[in-house]
Amino acid sequence: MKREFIKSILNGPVEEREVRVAGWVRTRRDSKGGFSFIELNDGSCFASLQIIADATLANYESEISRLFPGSSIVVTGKVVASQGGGQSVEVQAVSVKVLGFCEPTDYPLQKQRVSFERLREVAHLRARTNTFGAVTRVRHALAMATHKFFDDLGFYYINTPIITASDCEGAGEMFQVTTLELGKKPDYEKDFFRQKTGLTVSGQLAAECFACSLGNVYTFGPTFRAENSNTRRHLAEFWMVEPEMAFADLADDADMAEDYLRYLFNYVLENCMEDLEFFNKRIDTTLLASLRKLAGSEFKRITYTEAIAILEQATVSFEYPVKWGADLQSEHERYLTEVKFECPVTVTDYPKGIKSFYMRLNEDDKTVAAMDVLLPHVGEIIGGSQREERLDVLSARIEEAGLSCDDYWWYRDLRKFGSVPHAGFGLGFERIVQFCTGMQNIRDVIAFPRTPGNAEF
RNA sequence: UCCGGCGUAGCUCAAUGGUAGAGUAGGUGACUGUUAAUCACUUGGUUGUUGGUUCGAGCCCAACCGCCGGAGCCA
Repeated sequence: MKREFIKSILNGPVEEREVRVAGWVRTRRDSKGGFSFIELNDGSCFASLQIIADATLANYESEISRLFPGSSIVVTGKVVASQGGGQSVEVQAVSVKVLGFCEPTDYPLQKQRVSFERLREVAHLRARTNTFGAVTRVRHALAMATHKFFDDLGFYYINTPIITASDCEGAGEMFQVTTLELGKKPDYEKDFFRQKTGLTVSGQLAAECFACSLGNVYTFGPTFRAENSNTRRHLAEFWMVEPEMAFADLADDADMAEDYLRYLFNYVLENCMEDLEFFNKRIDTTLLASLRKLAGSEFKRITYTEAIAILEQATVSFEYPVKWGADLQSEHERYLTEVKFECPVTVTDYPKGIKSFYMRLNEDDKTVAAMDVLLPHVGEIIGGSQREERLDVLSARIEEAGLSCDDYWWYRDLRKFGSVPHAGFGLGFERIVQFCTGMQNIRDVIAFPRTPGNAEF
């Protein structure tokens, strides 16, 4: 008999039929009435399936009575209507085959709550918990939604290099990739790639090459930052979604960013309700309400200059001074999204001095066509811009930034040969998973988090 | 990296400078279509590490290690 997912049994009709299921025991409750209740979870959905294991089963005393949380079993039996109140169907076992026992004295997971901090120390097992199962399913849904959204709009999914010699300036410190011996003065001529290389901090420059040929493209891959950031919003290895559109300006970019975010919120509401209800109950009681609100609402869009004016008029006092030319601080972003507008805010046209060289210089010669999408409680979820398509302006900006035009020869070639206006953005995937689950710490929305001092597992 | 907090039983947490406690998990027994099952009894400790103050340190001091929160950097 073919194994069936618990999800299909729980969602299927209540009718007597033979099934075969396999999974891991969540709990076992014995009844001296002559049977045991086994909660079985196979990851196919949030809920577990109740198995009724009768004491008349041949291995009841020898094996079933030794089934503790974490044990793996295969059950064949009959789907029947449940006599109990907690579930509509259950499986009356005909046989329970034990694949692997799990000793409770050694097993780090408990039936009771285990802290997320503790679970990070046993990250190889934490996927077996309710929370991480739910996070994993929502994360998967968001990834699928991303591909579906861009595919529907005619974007091509491209894969840009992980190892690269180009430092996407302003993005952060790079991890070095080398085969040279440690401790010696490096001679990069003798290194594997005959030049200094590192792990990518952004696929943007490569994506631009393809956008300037195929029109609309996006990357969705791992990104690495060797910053010593210790916050609940940063990882050294994270996943980034980076769309890039030809023949598009900043307004097109901001429109697409908002459409994409709304699409994601609607997608998880339509596909992950069981998991979202768990998060709403146990992690963040405002989650469902805010997802529903955002899924249908317009975002507020203001320029940086307008944002500064609003902040200057604010009655609250800020730790950092509000001054045109200085970057917005976390407290300023929070004021805009959580106090002033109480919704996502897209801020555009930042001063050129605080943004990267590749962002298109505006007519005022003081600002660039940049945008950040700010979410309440999460902060910056998206950073993007219209790219500078004028070769002379780009070259001047590279020099201004203290960089070498030679190093960016191929990037500048895009402007030399058939240059077109184009724009794009980067979205931190874990941050959107955080937002859609209500999880406080970004380390708990990725399988095996990499942070300063931590790369176990 | 900076600021602040925390580190005690397998886990979650208590404990005026004066005998180390509870819940939960585990064990034994009772009871039961249970569902965080319930009830009784019970096992379980180098109080993060090192040094210091004190008659006496889980508690006070110092350094270090680890974790958490905030800030910075960013997505």
